Amino acid sequence: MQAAFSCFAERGFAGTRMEDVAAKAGIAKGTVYLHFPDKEALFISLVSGVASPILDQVGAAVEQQAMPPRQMLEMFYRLFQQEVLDTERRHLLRLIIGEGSSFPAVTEYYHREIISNGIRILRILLERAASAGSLRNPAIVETPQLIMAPALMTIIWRSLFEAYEHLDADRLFANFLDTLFLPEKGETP
Amino acid sequence: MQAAFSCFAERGFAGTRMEDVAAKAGIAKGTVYLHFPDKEALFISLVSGVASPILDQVGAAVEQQAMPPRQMLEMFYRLFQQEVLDTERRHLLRLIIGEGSSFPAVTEYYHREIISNGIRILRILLERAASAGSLRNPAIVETPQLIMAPALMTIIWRSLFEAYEHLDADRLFANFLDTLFLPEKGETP
DNA sequence: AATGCTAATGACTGTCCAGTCAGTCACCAT
DNA sequence: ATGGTGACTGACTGGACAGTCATTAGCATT
Repeated sequence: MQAAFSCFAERGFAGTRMEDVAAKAGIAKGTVYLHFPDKEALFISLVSGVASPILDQVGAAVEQQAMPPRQMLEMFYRLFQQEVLDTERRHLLRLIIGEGSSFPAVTEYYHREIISNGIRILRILLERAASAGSLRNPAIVETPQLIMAPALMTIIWRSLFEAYEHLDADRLFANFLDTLFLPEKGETP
Repeated sequence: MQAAFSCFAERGFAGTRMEDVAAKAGIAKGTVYLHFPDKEALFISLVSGVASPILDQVGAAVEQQAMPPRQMLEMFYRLFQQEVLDTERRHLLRLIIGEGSSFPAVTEYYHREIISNGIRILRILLERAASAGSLRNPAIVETPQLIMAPALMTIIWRSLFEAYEHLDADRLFANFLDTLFLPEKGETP
């Protein structure tokens, strides 16, 4: 699995050869087929287990109202950077974005297990923020997808343009949060 | 070209067969090779000519300061919806997002011809808005990529999840703009 | 040591397809 | 008419690779 991960991450679905995966895992090609019926099954079982851990972490924090909404989102973006953007996992996410439409089973799984859950959590979070009066524009609770947008932006930028022009993800997220939330008392005098 | 467009848009780079492109164009496979040295050249020449027209339109409007910044961004998102999101072109953009990293020539071209230009225009626009005092958070001029983020979000959502859950792009963009800009006098009493 | 059993192997097969090129055809100049 | 020109064709080739399966290696039990 670890081997498959790095192969798919590096070369995409079509570009990955089962032989390479096997070689990287230190086993023979035939052995892979003892564990997975075909290449697609390997791919699907791989991409299915990537995003959950992070989501669970944020979800738990939200459920127990551990901190105010803004801090929660700060944590979310920080986790996203540490666990996805700055690791090899970002390739997997890019893979889902790019090849997902060829694998309805994958997108269906993702929507059901991760997206709808994530949207639900974000909506709760934003509603709480709206009630507390800390959002500059409370209407944002209608479209929680907006919270995900900057994260996707950083993934795509890293994959395609980072070589030509650096994007400061910290600053991007910070600026976005400063736009979403009203300033705390005593800030920016 | 039209044929290649729809084939690549539908099935991606690896999934498209030159024979299909030729068939769709009503010519023989060999004929394609009279116009393009190989498959990659066809792909590159295709993706190279997609985004410019829209950018030029917005760019021209910005240069001549035809309207206030907020209206300009409204126009930008409207154009994006009409000309990309709601047309087959969205597949091309998804293609660039997904397969771009395998074609440095494509991403280099895109960055040089389109992204850097787009960022420049957005920065001018945002600076003008900041000077006019109409931005809720002027720091946003540092990261104009944030303006692109919701647009990418809609592309990705449409491609992957629209079948399971509808995303109202109009509302997404409207909410985002309402978050960026201070309300006009007399709005939302 | 012999036997049986399972997990693992990797050579092999069938298929797919990018790219080629000998040949055809339409058209024009003479 | 005739020969020349170049655009176009599609059968063919070579290579790549997913998936198979007869064979082997490893190990436990007697």
